[in-house]
Amino acid sequence: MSSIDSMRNRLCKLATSIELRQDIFHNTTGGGMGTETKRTTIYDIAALAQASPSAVSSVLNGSWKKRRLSKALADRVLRIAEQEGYAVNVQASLLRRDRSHIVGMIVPKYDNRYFGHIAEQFEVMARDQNLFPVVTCTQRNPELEFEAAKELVSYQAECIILTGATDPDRISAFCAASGVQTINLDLPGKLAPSVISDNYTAARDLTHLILDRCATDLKWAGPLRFVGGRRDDHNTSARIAGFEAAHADRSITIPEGHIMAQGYSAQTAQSVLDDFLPHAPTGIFVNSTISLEGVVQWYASLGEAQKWVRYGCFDFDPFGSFLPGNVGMVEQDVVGMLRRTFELVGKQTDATINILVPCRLLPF
Amino acid sequence: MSSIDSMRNRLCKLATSIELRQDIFHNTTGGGMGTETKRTTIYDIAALAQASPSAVSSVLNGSWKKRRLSKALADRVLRIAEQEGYAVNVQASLLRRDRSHIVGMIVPKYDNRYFGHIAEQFEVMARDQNLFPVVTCTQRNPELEFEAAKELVSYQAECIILTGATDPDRISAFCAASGVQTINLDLPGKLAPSVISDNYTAARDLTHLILDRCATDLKWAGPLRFVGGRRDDHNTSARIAGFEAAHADRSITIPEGHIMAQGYSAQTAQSVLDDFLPHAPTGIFVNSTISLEGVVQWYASLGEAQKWVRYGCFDFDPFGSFLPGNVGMVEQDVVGMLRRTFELVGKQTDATINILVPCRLLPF
DNA sequence: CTGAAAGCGCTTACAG
DNA sequence: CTGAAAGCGCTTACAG
Repeated sequence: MSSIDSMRNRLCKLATSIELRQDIFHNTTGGGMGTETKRTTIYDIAALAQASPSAVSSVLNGSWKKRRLSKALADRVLRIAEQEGYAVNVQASLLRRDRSHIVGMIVPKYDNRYFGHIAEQFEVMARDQNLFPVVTCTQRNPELEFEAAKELVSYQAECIILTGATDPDRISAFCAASGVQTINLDLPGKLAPSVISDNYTAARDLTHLILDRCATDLKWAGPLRFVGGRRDDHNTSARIAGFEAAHADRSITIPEGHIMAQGYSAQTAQSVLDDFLPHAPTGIFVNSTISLEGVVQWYASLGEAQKWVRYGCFDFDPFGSFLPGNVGMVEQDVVGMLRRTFELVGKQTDATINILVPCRLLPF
Repeated sequence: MSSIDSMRNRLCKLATSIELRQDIFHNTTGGGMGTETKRTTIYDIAALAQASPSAVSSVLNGSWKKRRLSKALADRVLRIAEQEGYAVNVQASLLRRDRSHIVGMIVPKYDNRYFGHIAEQFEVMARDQNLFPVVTCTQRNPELEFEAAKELVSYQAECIILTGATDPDRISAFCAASGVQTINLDLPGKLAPSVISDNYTAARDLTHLILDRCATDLKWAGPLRFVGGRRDDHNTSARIAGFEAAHADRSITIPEGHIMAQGYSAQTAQSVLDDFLPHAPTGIFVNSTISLEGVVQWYASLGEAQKWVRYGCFDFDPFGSFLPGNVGMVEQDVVGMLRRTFELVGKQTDATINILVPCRLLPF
């Protein structure tokens, strides 16, 4: 202990009343936000409990039994800590400990059923394993993603889950250099293991479902149109492959212009369809709920022609089953994906690991 | 600098090649997750750049101009830091600095349009102000809320936004003792300023909208039913007051059983209506999108009787306008609420401050 | 203008 | 069984 620390202790011992002690140490400081009271430290509690800072630290971090401190001491310290509203200083504690137990996650959006669910379940499951989750939302912005990952490394995160990251490999490379594990979720990467939905199979199943409904309801055999997403996006291209495979299963040829993967916004989906007023049966594979908003907007504008249209959507929304014309949706298995992800956390992993998690097809 | 530190420095100076230096300091340690490389520190960079740790620190934290270090030195240090993949140790840095710039938020859910949007905008707006946002999702669980707030205090958060907290006052009291500011968002509290939606006015407006539509579409003048939420919940009770006021505006008496605020789940909303098959005009004020799911489920089961029903919902969902029978929704002004909230962050605030933010009524 | 030194609040190996 | 002491990786007042 430094000489100032011991002086502090001696002063505390002299200060018999809490009031006096507060006069000495709880002086308000000017910096920071508002009027800031100096936070209670283990030294304050040690003085109050007539114990050493070491003993207080042991009691507060739970190692007191191992160190065979007396129950009486422990109770006393705990009571005083409670009274004083003590909260450990994580910065000081982690600086000294060898593990942070922090698991980070970057996620593109919260304001989205799928990613919102992922972030929420991630926190629940991390806490269940005594890990401390820190999630941050990076708006699909590659620079922000990288900065956020760097910040998580700075916070001594032990593992970072990269959810739907636009440039996961750059982040994985940086993290690896600091000995921080990364795992790709939802979109794969080359430098870390990946856990993703089985987009191909689910898209193939959904395509068959829409084709079946078109056959039943409209007495029509396809081919369907594909709306939403981007061809160069991994998930969209896997879904297009499934879409094509289902057509191939039925020996249906897909004409050139039927794959309309021109972007993710509702606006784009709607404008792609804008001039299209069907006079004959039409089936649409809608890629993502955000594109669905555009398709439904368009559908609502059709009036009588609605009878010619059936569609299904890859991704789930609880109101989906109430949308007229919607024959089914694909729900991704968020909990399943996270379970597989957590199996990898803290393990020696291989960048070639690529786990495909099946989705659920929900016919309406 | 300690004697070991200076020995380190001397060793570094002897270690002319990067490889040799790595042999000395980049030894893999067993602890933590996977194979962990010792992270690069300012001492490593100092040795590599032939500079003092103080100088490296200044360069890395941007204070080098103020300290008038040479541009050449700064460039050299920055280049080496980049090469080595240096990331500052926040724990060490914050332990020494007087401000953390951390702003925390607890939020009940991410998996919800409203709260998801709040969390997302909070992060964006915090970063815009050079604050570091840390959001955590507490599942409407009072114990978890308190633990999460305590953790944020431990992380030296300067301010914590309590969003929809079930027991905000307990948290505010604890935080105040540590000099940490709290602000209530969405639900008010007694011990900290509150920023909440003007539930009363918006509910009154929505009630008038539904009554108007019932008059036009069904030639019927009310009274409406109120479904969802809990009477003892602040927001629900304000909405019920608005609901009642609108009826009073039109001199309509609301019968006893018409206010069915028996809980938030979709299940509850549906079961409350389950045995009700309308044979005459009916209008429903739906409290929250989660209750809306139940109401729409019920509505879908009505068949022919759908023609007797109109409803509107407090809260917004992008698919809401496509739901048959739905005449309009209330959208809460998330950005407006957060803007008012951030105006309070870091300011000396008064617990009696109670800011009401108007909502937008969206008629369909 | 620049670097050595002190110290932030903890934790734990170590000595007694 | 228990406490003094060292040290985690930074930052900055201070001395030169």
